[in-house]
Amino acid sequence: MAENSIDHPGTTRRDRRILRQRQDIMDAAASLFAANGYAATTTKDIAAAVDIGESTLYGYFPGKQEILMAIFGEQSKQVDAILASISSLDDYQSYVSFVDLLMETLLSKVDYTRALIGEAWINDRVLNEYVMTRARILTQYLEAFIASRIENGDFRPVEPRLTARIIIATFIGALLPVLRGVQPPPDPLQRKALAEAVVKMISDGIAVHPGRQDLT
Amino acid sequence: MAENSIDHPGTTRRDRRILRQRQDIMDAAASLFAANGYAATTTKDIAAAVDIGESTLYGYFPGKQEILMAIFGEQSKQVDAILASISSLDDYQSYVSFVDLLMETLLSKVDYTRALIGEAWINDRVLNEYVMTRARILTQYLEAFIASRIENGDFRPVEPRLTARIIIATFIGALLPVLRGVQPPPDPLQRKALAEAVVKMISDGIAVHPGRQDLT
Amino acid sequence: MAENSIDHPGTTRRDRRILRQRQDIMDAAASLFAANGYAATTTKDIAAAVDIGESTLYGYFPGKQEILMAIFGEQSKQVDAILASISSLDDYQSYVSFVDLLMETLLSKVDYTRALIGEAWINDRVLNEYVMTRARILTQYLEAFIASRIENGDFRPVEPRLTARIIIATFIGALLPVLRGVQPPPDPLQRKALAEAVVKMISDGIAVHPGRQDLT
Amino acid sequence: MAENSIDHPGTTRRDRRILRQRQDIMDAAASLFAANGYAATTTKDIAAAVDIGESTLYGYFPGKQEILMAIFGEQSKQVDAILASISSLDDYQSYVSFVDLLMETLLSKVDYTRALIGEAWINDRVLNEYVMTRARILTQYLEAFIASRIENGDFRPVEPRLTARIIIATFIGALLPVLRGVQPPPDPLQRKALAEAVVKMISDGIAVHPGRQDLT
DNA sequence: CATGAATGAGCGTTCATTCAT
DNA sequence: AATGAATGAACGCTCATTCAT
Repeated sequence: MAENSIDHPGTTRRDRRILRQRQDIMDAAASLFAANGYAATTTKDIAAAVDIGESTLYGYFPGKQEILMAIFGEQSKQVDAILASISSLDDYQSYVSFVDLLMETLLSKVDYTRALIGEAWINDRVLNEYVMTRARILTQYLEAFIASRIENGDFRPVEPRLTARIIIATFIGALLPVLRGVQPPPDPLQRKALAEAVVKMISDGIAVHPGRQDLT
Repeated sequence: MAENSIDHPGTTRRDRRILRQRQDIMDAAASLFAANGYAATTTKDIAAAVDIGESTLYGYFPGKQEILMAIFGEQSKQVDAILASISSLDDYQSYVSFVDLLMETLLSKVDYTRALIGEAWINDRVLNEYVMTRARILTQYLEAFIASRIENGDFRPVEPRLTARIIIATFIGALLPVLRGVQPPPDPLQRKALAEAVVKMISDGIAVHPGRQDLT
Repeated sequence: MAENSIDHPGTTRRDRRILRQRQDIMDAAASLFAANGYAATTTKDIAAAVDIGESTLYGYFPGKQEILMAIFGEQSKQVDAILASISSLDDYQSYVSFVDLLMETLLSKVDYTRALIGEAWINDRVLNEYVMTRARILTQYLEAFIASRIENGDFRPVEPRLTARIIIATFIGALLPVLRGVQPPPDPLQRKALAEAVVKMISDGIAVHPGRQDLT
Repeated sequence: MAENSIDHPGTTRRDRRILRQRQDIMDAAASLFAANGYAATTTKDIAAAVDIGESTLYGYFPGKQEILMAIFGEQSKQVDAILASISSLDDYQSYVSFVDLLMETLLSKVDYTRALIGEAWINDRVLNEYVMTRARILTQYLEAFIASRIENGDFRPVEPRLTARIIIATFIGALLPVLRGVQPPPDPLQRKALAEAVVKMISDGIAVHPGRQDLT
């Protein structure tokens, strides 16, 4: 009898069951962390959500803290995979795809992302290790990109640093309502529309006659 | 002997002392809630920060929960005062001033705002009662404003709802790093520059030749 | 009204109540530690023995460990007071008194001593810090004493080091059954007899004709 | 194929393997009980020390408690074998040999003895069943012996009961530092010297002129 | 026979709140 | 009004033991 599955070669059925159980715990925990915050979530809550004994948790994770970190780690791994492709972007469509993919990833595990943001809001180590390091990659890429466009004459001579920040702010701010559950997660089409809107706003603005102070 | 002060007619010195103490407690609590989150802040921490006995807190607030709510209530009062002026905006400068003032208010009591956002992230009642009601006012005003500009032919025919959301997202996203302490609070000049940048980005975009797909 | 008692000048009634409560906790804990061992004694047991809530303990001690250490500290203080007088011993009676006093002290708080010995049996730090340091004082004094007596020609030329050890062993071994509760604590008269027996055995042996191998 | 060994006739190889495994478990457990105490030793610790699964322990012993008891039982069997020879002692050499042999036995399995003493210190059943029954044999023999020597005129008319106690106390007290690990286990020569010292001290005392109050 | 996984009971400790002073 | 003391409830976590494989 084959001990290894095709999907996970080199792993036994037992290994896979343990991994699945770990996933279940992480999913349940992420859901609770997202909804109530890490501090307000008890190990009892988590165990009940997975329908296992409270002490059974400790066979899969050394402690509550480590469940949180495992959640962050997994989510970061996925985000990093996307960020790795940032330097190969070149045309309008690739930018839209990039933003779209980033959104999809962050939203595919809403609970993971929401839990991470919630904890990063009050925990410096988490903020730096999991959020800022990734945000910096984006910021620095955007700054360089904007600067080169300005040099090319494609963009007006705006402050690259400030502008980059605002663009990321727009992106983050647009995701928050969905992560928070105020808005339903967009379906793929809506997501693409949102991604295009963000990219377009960066390149076009919304004014018909740019340069004119048309808010008068 | 004058029992009433000029500032707070109808209040005795005793009333004012109590109010001052309440303020001290709220300030200390807000600082701790902001830094560590509501759940992770203990009444002992708060009492120690105000340098009073732990049980003394209960002479000023019925419980820990109510301190939090008092903080949110006070902060909301100030925001509401600003939102009230929204319908009288008319020219570019007034928009910049409005955004600038809103920023100033939200940042003048960073701890209050940060505590509010942190709690709203996990508490539906707080989100709806203190955040969404105010956000809706802004959104609805913006939607109407954009729609009328489009009708006027000042703006390209964008989706007013989506665009309003993105604008607010930009505003919120720009504040977050400051509230979170990742960036230092801007001095008045920087703040005004930021307000202008936000307003400008909305009206202008950053592309020199809008309509051209200049990210190629 | 006098705030200070005559017994404890400089302490208020409140201070004294706290100290008394601490004593009660230590006494109850020592009794349980002595009877069941430190590890097998629960904070719940201790609280029940003092008839207070389990969490109340933590108003008097930072933790279970610290109760144990307070017990050891107090007992050591008393023993040290006696050991301080060791260098002023000179005649037979003073030796008997010394041994008698040491016994009295170790037995006056049987539980403290029994708890200490029980813990020292498995905890190196406790053994060294609370037992060995004091045992060494006795050993070294005895060694010097025996050596000088040998030089004087009062004692046969025995090994001072080995002999000192055996004497202390005798003393400790004689106390153990009482500490363990196998024998009832001696009344003062019995205690003095025991003290004399120990001292006598050291100086006389029990054989009528020393030097003769009379166990044949 | 021979199913039975010469050493253990009537036992199969399987039986012997089981017995060997039981021994391994007892040895490892005794070592941990001795070092940390019974209560502070976990079944996990024991299993790890024998390098078997935690639940495998339960194939050899019904529970943690029973491992302890098996340890005590085995050690007692060996001590009993020695005590059986007590009535045949007659001359000085035989006494020294007896004390020497008893020491050797108690020290050959230091962990067993240390674990037993540690548990007897807090457990009445263990104290009575495993320690007192054996101590009583020694005490009673000694009492009778001393009484007869006094009658013979070989010993001064001391209290036989008290004297017997002190002698045993000396013996126990001398072993404790070794069992506790404060002193290294003596090699055979040292052990014999110690045995002689104990026997000599009993018969001789250390004073040159017994009867004289030579501590003045 | 050996074991990984599971768990109820219970551990030491914390905390928001109450209460007597 | 202010507070130290007290506490029930709950927390994160450990452990001896059971059980399916």
